Amino acid sequence: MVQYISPPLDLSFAALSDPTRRGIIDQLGRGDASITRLADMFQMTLTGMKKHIQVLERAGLVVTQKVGRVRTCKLGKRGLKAEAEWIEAHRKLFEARFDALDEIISEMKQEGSDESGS
Amino acid sequence: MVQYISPPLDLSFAALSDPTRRGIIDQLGRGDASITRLADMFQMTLTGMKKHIQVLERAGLVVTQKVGRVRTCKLGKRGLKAEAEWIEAHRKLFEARFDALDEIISEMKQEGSDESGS
DNA sequence: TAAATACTGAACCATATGGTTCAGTATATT
DNA sequence: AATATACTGAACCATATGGTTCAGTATTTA
Repeated sequence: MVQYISPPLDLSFAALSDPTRRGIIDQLGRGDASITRLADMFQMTLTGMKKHIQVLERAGLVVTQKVGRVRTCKLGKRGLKAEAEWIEAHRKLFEARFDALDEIISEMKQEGSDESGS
Repeated sequence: MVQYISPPLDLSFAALSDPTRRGIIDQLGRGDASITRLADMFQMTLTGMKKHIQVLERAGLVVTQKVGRVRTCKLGKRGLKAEAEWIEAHRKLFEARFDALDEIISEMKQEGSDESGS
């Protein structure tokens, strides 16, 4: 049986699957921000934004630090190296598939068969 | 020219957030496979595997074709270009943040403050 | 024609997600 | 001291996810 374990990628890809969270990363790339400021920018309750930040923190994409009553968020040191590596390694597989001869053959066979399923 | 509408990053990052689905992509990189074969490899029911394939299909990462009673799965033409581009563009933001001077300053300030929250 | 194979669909389950409100606590500010 | 600000936590809600079983349908194969 083929098993693939890589919890960090689970968490970071899941974190990146939400447009608000990608927006937060975008924003933090332009400068650190408090949770309140981010909540205002994304028109969301403080509590809602806090949850997004927690997801990003668990994924290691964002780190926070509370000073006084303000929690400041910034991009995490971890970066997106592991994600970039996975994607790049697998892009090659995608490309390799389409250089293969059987690709052309299977394209030819497609006529008359159920291409898209139910 | 054929145009491929790249489904939003939401779908592909969500698809990639599951280790089984990353494994399926890995496997399809080594050759096309039926749903039954994948279900066997990943020790899962046919129905369970079918759902994973549907998620990958909606994200455009896998295409399937049914011939006779067998549905064959292969890597989609779309590839991982959009995802790679997003990641690469944002890696730069992460790196830029850590070149900044305020990074060093904030690291120094961290002593004695609530680093990790609740 | 009968039986095996490969998939499909519906229903169910436990847990997670993305959001909210409401009620706190801790920290400034006046 | 009183008020305002910034966050925290619990509870709730609707929907999605990752899996299952069970009951089909369609297509080989014997």
